[in-house]
Amino acid sequence: MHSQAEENYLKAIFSISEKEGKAASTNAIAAMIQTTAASVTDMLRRLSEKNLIAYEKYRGVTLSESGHKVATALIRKHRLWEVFLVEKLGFSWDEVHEFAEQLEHVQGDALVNRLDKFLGNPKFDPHGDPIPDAQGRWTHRPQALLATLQTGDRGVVTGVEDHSTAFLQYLDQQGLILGAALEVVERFPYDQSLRVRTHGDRELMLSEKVCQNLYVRTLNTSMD
Amino acid sequence: MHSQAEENYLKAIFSISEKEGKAASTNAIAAMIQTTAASVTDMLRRLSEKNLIAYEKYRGVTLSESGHKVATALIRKHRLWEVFLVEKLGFSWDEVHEFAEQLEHVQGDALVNRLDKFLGNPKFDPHGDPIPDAQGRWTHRPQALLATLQTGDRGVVTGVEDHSTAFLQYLDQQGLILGAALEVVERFPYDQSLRVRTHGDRELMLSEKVCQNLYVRTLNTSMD
DNA sequence: ATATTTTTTTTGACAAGTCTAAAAATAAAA
DNA sequence: TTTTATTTTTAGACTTGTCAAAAAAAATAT
Repeated sequence: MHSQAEENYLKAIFSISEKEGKAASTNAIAAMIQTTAASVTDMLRRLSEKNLIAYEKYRGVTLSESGHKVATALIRKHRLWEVFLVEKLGFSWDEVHEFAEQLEHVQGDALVNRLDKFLGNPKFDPHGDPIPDAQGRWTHRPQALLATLQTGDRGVVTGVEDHSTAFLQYLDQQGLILGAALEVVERFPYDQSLRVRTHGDRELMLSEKVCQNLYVRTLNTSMD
Repeated sequence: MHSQAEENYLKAIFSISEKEGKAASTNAIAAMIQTTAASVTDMLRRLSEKNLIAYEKYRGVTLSESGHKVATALIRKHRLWEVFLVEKLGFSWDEVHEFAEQLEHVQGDALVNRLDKFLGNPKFDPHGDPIPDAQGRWTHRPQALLATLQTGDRGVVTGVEDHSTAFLQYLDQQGLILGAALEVVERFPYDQSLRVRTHGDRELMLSEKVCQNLYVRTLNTSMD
């Protein structure tokens, strides 16, 4: 087994190298874990000795195959627990992260697999992020940032890029929950903001920042 | 917040002093935590500095009011998670202890209270042990060891003293699950074993050891 | 009342994980 | 290409939690 600290480092390395598409830097890891670069260097040495990462001094770090497996299993647990917290315990999508950060460290394959079954083998978590299966396989689906849609395009909200409480609560207020349908009515080139029509013909003004952090599955472009 | 190690010590002190009815000794704690007396002494010093226990060298240790609260909250969490694991995830009563040992350390009052509600505010866990409420109040109910029943007495299984996997699996095999009705048909003074009649007029021979570890709620004594 | 055994504490050491401050390596700028 | 700035690593220290071995206190036996 690995310590919670080790697991948190592996998860950070996973998400950084996935996002940046290259080896994770010491500073990037330090920023994500909320610690110092010195502590990161120390931990990288230990993780390297355990063959969980490929680490060259001053050259960044990537996950080994075993490290990748551990990180994937953690993300699976994290997201399944988030589904449980929202679907079964009635928390909102902005309240579950901290609990899931703790629950993901609970050990035992039987537990996570039974939880998966209990929840109906969900493929996506409450934020629209995919949940890998027990073999580490991911479900992919086409989605695009709302910012990339053209006037007249229609779509359904499928996920968020920004997972902050503030953003999630803002989306709740605007009714932009997962599954919400919307249509781009007008784009303002001046500030890249959009006017969109959503359920009940309600119209919303969405800033560029919002559109850059909201994923949608596009439907057939309206033909009127 | 307290570390998991601290929480485990507090829980051990709680259960030892409850069972023995007096201050917990260093050796007793060491045996329960599976560690050495030296480590226990060290930890007692730290817990004492945090005013979680009343500790006098060589005189054993009892929980302070705040330590008592922490221990009670831990037991509440442990037992609620056990209910979840059995009722919702379908584990058997002999499989849930290790998972609950981990889950009880997850922090956050909102989580445990929502879990409690989701489970229907159960008052007893899958082993028949009482679950304290959010204010730390316990539900009491009359129960007695099967060993104390007389010939002709009838009862319903309400709990176990021994929580070992071996005992719980043995009880499953004999159909002696919580709620099972039974009647003492005959007592053998030679080895204090009992012959009991249970559901479907099935008869079982139960050793003294079994009878000393099984709690029952007694019904009206049969009058025939 | 003294000797012996048991229990508990102290001592010193170790591993994991963290930090600050300083040194070394790399990247960027002049 | 040399200088400067940034990033990363090293060094030394601290905390938490653990242990084995030795010393001290308490309990038990003679």
